[in-house]
Parts: sequence; structure tokens; C-alpha cells
Amino acid sequence: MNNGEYKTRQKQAILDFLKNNMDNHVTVNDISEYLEKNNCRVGVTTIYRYIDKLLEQGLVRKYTVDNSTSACFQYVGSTQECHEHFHLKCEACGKLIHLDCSHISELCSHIFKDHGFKTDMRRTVFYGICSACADKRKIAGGSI
Amino acid sequence: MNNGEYKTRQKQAILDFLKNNMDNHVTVNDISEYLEKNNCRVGVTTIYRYIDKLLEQGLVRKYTVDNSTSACFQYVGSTQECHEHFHLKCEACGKLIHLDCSHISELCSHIFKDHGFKTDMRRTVFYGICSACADKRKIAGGSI
DNA sequence: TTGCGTGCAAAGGTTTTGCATGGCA
DNA sequence: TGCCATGCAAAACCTTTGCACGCAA
Repeated sequence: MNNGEYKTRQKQAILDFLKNNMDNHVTVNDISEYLEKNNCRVGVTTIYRYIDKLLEQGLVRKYTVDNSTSACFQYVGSTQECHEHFHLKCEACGKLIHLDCSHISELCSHIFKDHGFKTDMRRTVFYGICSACADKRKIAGGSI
Repeated sequence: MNNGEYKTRQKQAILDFLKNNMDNHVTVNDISEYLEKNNCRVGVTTIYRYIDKLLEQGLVRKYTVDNSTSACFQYVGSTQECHEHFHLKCEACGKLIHLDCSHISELCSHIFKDHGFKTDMRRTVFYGICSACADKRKIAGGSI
């Protein structure tokens, strides 16, 4: 850690779990259950408090997924890393896709110049269906 | 209403309030308080249940605004109306801006063709700061 | 030793559920 | 009359807070 923060096994365990799930959102409950199974029990209070800090540092994002009542979190690494990224989230499998695409920066400039709106790409997420899930649905014959 | 649903003064009152606030998100509490002041008391249970139906019909959207613990809802009209729209949400004032812009459809086609991701524009919202709020902040000397 | 971190228990909210009653069609 | 809708109370959750104890530095 850095400024006056202590390093503890709890923080380490939470961070490890988050990093191992960068491609998916997790709830506090997910974290708690996983750690419990791995003989590394951590109180939910601690999880909430630590996640708050990570949120402030911009290392984690908070989402609300439609059908879930509790908040979802996702490790996105340092703000700089993802500053220019563009996030796509598959509503079927929950996967978060990081996309580096010049088209998006162009679009943002356009929105700013022509519509006066300053988009915050760190918060904006495109929802939809990823190709893998689209294929599955086709095979299953289901509709969107 | 339609398929087996009854029309009641409660539903009407909730819907009216939502429609009068299309430019802003409201919480269940906001609705409840407003209706109470207007001598039109409706139980929160009813509000939650009715909003659930509206969500299913796609007439209302659910958001979670960062500093609020409760969910925010916003009437967006019929799905068809907003199908081709593109939504910008100001994080400072909560205003929802409906934008009709060809650039966005182009971007979506690009994402689909080159990245295999089928974006659902009905769910996707761009977060940022609207021009009015950006101006206010400049005057106030605050940073983003 | 100092001061941050942790976890329990309790509090504070929000949202959901069960059930009897009310009201539309 | 037959159903759906409503509202109360209670339950079920999620998240935060207070406080005493634990532990990193």
C-alpha cells in the first residue's frame, strides 16, 4: 500500500480475487463466499470498506446490473490504463470487454463539439450481446 | 392499460408524475412524497410493483446514481420511440438527454462489424457532464 | 507503541412478500 | 362476480456505523 495504509491479508485476498475476475463483475457477497470457501474468511464490513477505497482510487468500478439488487464491482486497473478505453458489457454472460478504438474518441469529440456534452468514458458502458453469446442463442434458437 | 390490467387512480398518478419528470430520474421516495403532498397517497409497495411492470414493458429505466443508495427511475416512453435514440445522462444534474445522431448508428455498425458486439442502444447510456453544468462548475471554480 | 484495520453487533435504509381488503370491468 | 390491485405489517436484504480488539510498521 502507500500513504499510511497497512498491508493485511484481508486486503490482499480481496484484491487478488478482484484481479482474478477482471472480466466479470462481482458482488460483495461473491467475494465473501469465495474467501470463506478458501479458508480466508473476511467480514463483509471489511470488504465494503476496502472497496470504497479502491473506488476512490479509481481501481474498481461500481455497477448496478438490472436484475440484481446489490451493487456489482469490477477491477479495472489503474485509471490511466483504462482512461482511453471503451467498455462493452455483455448482458448475457456478464463479460466486460475493453476496447481500444479510435472511433470512440472521435465520437466523443463530436458529441462534445456539436452537442456540448463532455462524456466520461470511465463511467460509460455499452451494453449488448457479445459474439459468443449471440452464437449460442442462434444455436439454441432463442430470440433476443 | 391492456392485457388484463386494470386502470386505477394509483397507477394513473404514478404514471403522470413519471411523465412530468421525463428529464430527470426520480426515486420511489420522490414519487411517494410528491403524491402525498398532492393528497393522492399511494403505498410504496404499489409504486414498486407498478414500476416493475413499467420496467418490463421498457417504458421506464432504472439507474443507480453514485451517491444515492436507492434506485432511480426515469420514464423514457415507448421502446420504439427511443429505439434509435442515444442517451446522454448528466451526472451533475441528472438530466437525460435524448439525442438523434447518425454518428452513433455508424459507431454501432462499426462495433458490430469489426468487434462482433451487438450493442443494445436502449440500455446504453453515456455518462458525463452537460454544457450547463460544465459552465456552472467553471464559474464556481470547481474541478471535475 | 502508534494508529490503521478488522469484525461483531446493531442500526438504517431500501425492496420484497404475505395476506386480507378494495375496486375495476 | 371474478380478478387484479392495493396497503399494511413484517420479512428479507444490503450497506453503514460504533466500538473494542487485533495487528502492521
